[in-house]
Amino acid sequence: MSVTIKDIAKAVGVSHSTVSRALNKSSLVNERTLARIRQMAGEMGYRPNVIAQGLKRKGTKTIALVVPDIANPYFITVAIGVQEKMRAFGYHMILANTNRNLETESEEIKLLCHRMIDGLVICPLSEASVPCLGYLREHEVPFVIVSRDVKGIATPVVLPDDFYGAYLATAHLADLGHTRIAHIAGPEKASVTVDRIAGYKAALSERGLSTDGQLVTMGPLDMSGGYEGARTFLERDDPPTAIFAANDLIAIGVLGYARERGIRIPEDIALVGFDDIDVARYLEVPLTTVAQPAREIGNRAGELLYEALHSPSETPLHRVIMRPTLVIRESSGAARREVGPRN
Amino acid sequence: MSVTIKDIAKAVGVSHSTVSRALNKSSLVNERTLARIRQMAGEMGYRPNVIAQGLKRKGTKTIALVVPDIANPYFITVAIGVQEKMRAFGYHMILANTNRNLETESEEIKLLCHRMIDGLVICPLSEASVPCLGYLREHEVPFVIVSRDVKGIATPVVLPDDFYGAYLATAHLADLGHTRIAHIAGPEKASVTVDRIAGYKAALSERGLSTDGQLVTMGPLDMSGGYEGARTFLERDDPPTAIFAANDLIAIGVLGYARERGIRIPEDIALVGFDDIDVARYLEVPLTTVAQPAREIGNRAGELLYEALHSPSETPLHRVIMRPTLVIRESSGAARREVGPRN
DNA sequence: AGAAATAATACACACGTGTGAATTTGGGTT
DNA sequence: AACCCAAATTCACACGTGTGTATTATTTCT
Repeated sequence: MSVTIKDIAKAVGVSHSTVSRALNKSSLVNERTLARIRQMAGEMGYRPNVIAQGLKRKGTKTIALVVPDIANPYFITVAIGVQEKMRAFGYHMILANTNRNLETESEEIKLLCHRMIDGLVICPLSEASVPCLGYLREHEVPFVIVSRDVKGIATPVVLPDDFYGAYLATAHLADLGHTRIAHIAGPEKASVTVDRIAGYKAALSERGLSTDGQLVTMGPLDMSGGYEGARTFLERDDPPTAIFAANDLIAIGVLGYARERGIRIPEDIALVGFDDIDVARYLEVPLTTVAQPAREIGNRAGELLYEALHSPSETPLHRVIMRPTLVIRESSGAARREVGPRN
Repeated sequence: MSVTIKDIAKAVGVSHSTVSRALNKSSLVNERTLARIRQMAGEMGYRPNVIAQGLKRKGTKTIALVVPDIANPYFITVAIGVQEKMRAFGYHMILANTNRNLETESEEIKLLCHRMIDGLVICPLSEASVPCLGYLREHEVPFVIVSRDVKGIATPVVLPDDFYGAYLATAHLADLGHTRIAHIAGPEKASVTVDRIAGYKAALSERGLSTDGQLVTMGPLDMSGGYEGARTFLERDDPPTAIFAANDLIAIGVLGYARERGIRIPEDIALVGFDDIDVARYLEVPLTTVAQPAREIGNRAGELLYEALHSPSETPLHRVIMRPTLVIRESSGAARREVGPRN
């Protein structure tokens, strides 16, 4: 087993409380014994048991990141952002997956609550997650919300401007001359879905284009969602000429469907994604996409959580909105405006 | 705060030890009070504090996964595999990143040791990680090694047959008529590098091809490694006609370099990767690659760790070798032998 | 030098839970 | 009714650490 302060106490010949003090607020302990204790601690390779400390200090230097789908590169990038920040602060990060399932989300949050995590960063599934978040509140676990907007919960939030991003993507397609622009959206009720649909429709109506509900489908934010969405649209008699996918995985699903059916992109169908995941530029057809700074979102979320963990009670309710940018590659059929391997 | 057994004890009017027993081995407590306690616990929404339990029980229902690079989709897939298994067993998973840095790895392991994790799954950097693993041993933290082979450490291991996989890849290229086949390998001294180079050379010499050291470079297992490796080879006067990349990220880096320089794949250079990450089939040039069952590797590692956590002392030293398969797509210039969106 | 002030250390309890041993309660037997 | 045994419950301590308070050792002042 590990050496404890008791072991050190025995070795030096003092009580464990003196050792404890020597290793923390040194003020109350004699210069000489302090030195002896510190040295002995070093020699014996003592490291405090963070968990035991946690019992007293009410904090285990552990936070959790709860996301709907860890297989999604976007969330992985956010995770990297959170992780690198929290690591710098001396925290460890538990990675939890809700699998896009409300029950799993609820259960996971409860489990996490009772393992004395100090706080968490969460991407909630939808408004329906509010009770879970309330549970966190009751148990006084600080949390920061990322990438989703949830009404009625007063807590820091870091998210992209989904409306604006969707507007950019749709406007880009419209400006290329497309008039029948479809949108493969995410799961119903999630803010990411609502806001991106709103941005999409705003761009359309601004240009006098129909915002026909027929041109929007909803489904999971993964490849299967894109594959199914593409089938829905492209099997119709009057298929759209352009698709705005709610994220890059959906766009990849569209690519897969298109390849199967011999549909060319961008010649037959123009395609725009969202997120700009790492591989977007290396795809079969380099993907025009709305880039959101996932890593920075993670960073900021980490910082805000750290603040919340260290402010006694009332911390300003930050609401960080990150502005996305449009990265034009080939899938939209426009002239390439970005080249190079990385950056 | 959360309700504790003391709260329940007060509410029911018994001592906290009775409550504790009622919620665990019910045998010693009266039928009626047991029922009352259980009900009250339910009403009050009691959940045991896993951390406090950990102090006594020596176990926090937490494990860690330590990998060199969380940005690598391969490790993410392994992580998903470990996570889904451990979650089923009621464990949480801390995700730690060593950033391919020996010091970070060492520091991280020490930190983790002292937060009472029950065990860990680790992909060590190289033989140089042995001291760290010894540290785990001393502190009696069970661990399972994945995706790397380390000599002199008696612990369960789950890894792909790197030799065989590399052999498959190289043989495939050779059988397509290539005689100058280069290999962009991983970091020096890692088993993954050594074994794949060995498999590569075995395939070459079996066919009477030169195993000229000039055709092997080593570097990081990421896109930058591929980009640099490609430059090294393709700037030469006598460039190879085929490249076997030690993983898919490297292959993507090669794709990036090739695109920049107008080099066509597979016409000018045939390319084979390793791992078969999710996006490999959707790349600019669908990637011929050696598929390893990353998720299953994670699953098996999780199972072995669970065994190790629950066997008093001597558990058989499993050594699970997963056999990889070659997935032929377009980047190697061979006839396509696999199609479809997923599976 | 003796009392008072101060410095240094030990004691005891706490955090939330688990558990062996002691104690109380209840039921049955004589 | 006295007794015994078993069942049920409480006591007391443990895990590793932190901290208020009591205690002891040392210095300072008169």
